[in-house]
Amino acid sequence: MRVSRVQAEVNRQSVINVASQLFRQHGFDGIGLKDLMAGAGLTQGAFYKQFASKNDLAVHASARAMQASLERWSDAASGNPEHPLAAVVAFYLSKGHRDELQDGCPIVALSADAARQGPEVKASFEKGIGDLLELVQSWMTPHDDLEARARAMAAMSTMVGAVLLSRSVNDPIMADQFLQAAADSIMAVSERAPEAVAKS
Amino acid sequence: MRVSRVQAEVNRQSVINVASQLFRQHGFDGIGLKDLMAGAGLTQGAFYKQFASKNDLAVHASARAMQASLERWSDAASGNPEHPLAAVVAFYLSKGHRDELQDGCPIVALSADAARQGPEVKASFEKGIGDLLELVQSWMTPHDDLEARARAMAAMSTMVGAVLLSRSVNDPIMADQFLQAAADSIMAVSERAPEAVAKS
DNA sequence: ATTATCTATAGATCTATAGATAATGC
DNA sequence: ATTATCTATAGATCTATAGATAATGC
Repeated sequence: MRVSRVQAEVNRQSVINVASQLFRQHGFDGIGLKDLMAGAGLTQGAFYKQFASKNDLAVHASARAMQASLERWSDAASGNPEHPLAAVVAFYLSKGHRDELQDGCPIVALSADAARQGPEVKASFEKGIGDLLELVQSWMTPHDDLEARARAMAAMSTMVGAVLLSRSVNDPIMADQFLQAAADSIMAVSERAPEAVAKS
Repeated sequence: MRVSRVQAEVNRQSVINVASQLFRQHGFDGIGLKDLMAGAGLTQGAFYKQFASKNDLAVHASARAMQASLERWSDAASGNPEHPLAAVVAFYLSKGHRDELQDGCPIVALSADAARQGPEVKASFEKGIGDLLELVQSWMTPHDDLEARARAMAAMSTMVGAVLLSRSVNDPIMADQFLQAAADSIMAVSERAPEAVAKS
């Protein structure tokens, strides 16, 4: 029954990965430890040798989801080095991303839940949000300007809000319009203020 | 033990009002029927004479919260008839609104949950979102233009996303910056395109 | 000898229902 | 006679713990 330390660590990472998806799909309160462990092929009894509490798993799963998000933004950006912001906006505000709850942006799926959790979970989100902001800010010139930071924050707010709203309505036309309107708005702002956007 | 039909209706409305607050505070899955009924001074047993299920209450509580939201936006707007958009943006992106979970915007607090619910709850949100959009759109000229609708959608996305992000981090400075950046961005866009904003 | 995982369970809580009660409404 | 609310409970599920087991690691 016992497994090697290496395998135990593999199991732990597997639980965190699965939880990062299942939490996004069902919310922190919408799925129990039994199902989270079953997703990693384990039983509930093994949980507390790996994690101090469900909240502890939420902290790690949130951090993992935010890391994955950062990678997706980086990957999307590298697909269009001429205009990384446009590439990320196109990916983030796509119907595919909106319809992909369990692998989609954890801010949209979980941060309303995170706002109700303790400071540990919020710290995972704050770190991830800060990393994403830094990335977006690097596409605005000058990179370390307060104005660039503010523009990155506003763009991120628009993106997050649009996907959230797009997921909250039944009407597919209205849902798509939120994505389109947000994308148009973000790109219009950056085009209208070319000095603040890196066009390399 | 039995109360009059009038009192029963009062009780029903009281449960809906309390639920609209407690759901926002704890999420749909974060509070049980016992506490929801206790909030209205009733016991759990009375619930199913009033509502078909917890989901049924979520539908009515969501609609009630969205109605209250529309009233707050209207009230804020009427405080500055010269520039209603500025008034609503100032209210919505204030620290007070961000820190007011149980009476704050239900889109921020609950729509991530709503996205996981059935079409009935989403219908409550869609109705409320549509009403808010119509209001914001009325402050953009021409009122029925597709462009005005798109601008209203983008502004709403920015507002919702900013409050959500502001609530998700521990750092109070970063939290406030999201509100400020979003407000500046929305107002800058409307000033930069004066023909699309009612200034009369 | 240690320990990662298992089965089993404690104790609390969840949604929903059943039956009793007492006031309403015909 | 009807019914809104009450107490009580069924049956499921939740988080967390206890003790058994079997493989690891010294």
